[in-house]
Amino acid sequence: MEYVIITLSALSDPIRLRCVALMAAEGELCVCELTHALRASQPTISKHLATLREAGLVKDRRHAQWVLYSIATGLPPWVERMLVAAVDGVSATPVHAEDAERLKGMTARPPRHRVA
Amino acid sequence: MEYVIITLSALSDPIRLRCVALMAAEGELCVCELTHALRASQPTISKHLATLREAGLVKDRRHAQWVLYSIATGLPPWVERMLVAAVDGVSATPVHAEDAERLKGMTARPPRHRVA
DNA sequence: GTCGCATATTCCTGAGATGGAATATGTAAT
DNA sequence: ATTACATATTCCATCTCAGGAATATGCGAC
Repeated sequence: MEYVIITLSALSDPIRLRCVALMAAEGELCVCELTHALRASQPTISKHLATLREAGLVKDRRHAQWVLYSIATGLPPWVERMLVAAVDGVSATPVHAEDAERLKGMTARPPRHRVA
Repeated sequence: MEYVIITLSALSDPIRLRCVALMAAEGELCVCELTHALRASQPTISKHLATLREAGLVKDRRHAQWVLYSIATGLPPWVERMLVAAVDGVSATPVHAEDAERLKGMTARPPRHRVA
């Protein structure tokens, strides 16, 4: 039961949900990209990503000075379905479109090795 | 966006989620049944049901002195999928089994007209 | 080593949510 | 009208969570 609540709570925040939606759309993203796309402060993004990581919804890997976050794999089926449903809900909103737009327009995005 | 957060937040509480899971399993339930099944106070259940109603996740109808709550119909597809996924997550937990057990063992459950 | 950039963490404060107790409202029966 | 039961609401104390500022840590370039 607690695990279900933790999962739901992790998704019940605008910043976290917008991050998840962007990752679902774009794959791996680093903190500075999310900071830029959402127009939020770096500590705010970092803390919210930590919450998502502790909930098991995202994973991270270091690449040079960056930390790339992406949606976790191997989630329980019901978590997977819940996450996709939430992303579907967000993807239709103007806020998400603006986030994606700002991300696209971002210069100096970190290099990426397509490792996995 | 706000609507998505409201939906998620409404489901991110143990009491509310347990109520939703019971309704999903049993259909219409009145406040006193939920109070009994969850072993929570009447005002607590009532307030949480109000939250679910305001989020549009449940509907209510009066029947004599009781108010019967059930899961709303005609929800947006992604809300429907999210709700089902959350219920799936909860249904597997011991807490839900105990709630259902207490509900089954409850005497003097209100009469029900199968109206809709 | 030092500098610069990216990220994480701590501390603090303020806003919002939750539960309990008491109270109000609504319905049915007599 | 009064009683009894079911439900809703208000008030209040508590507690958690989110953001800002400052600081710490990690990594690469030099």
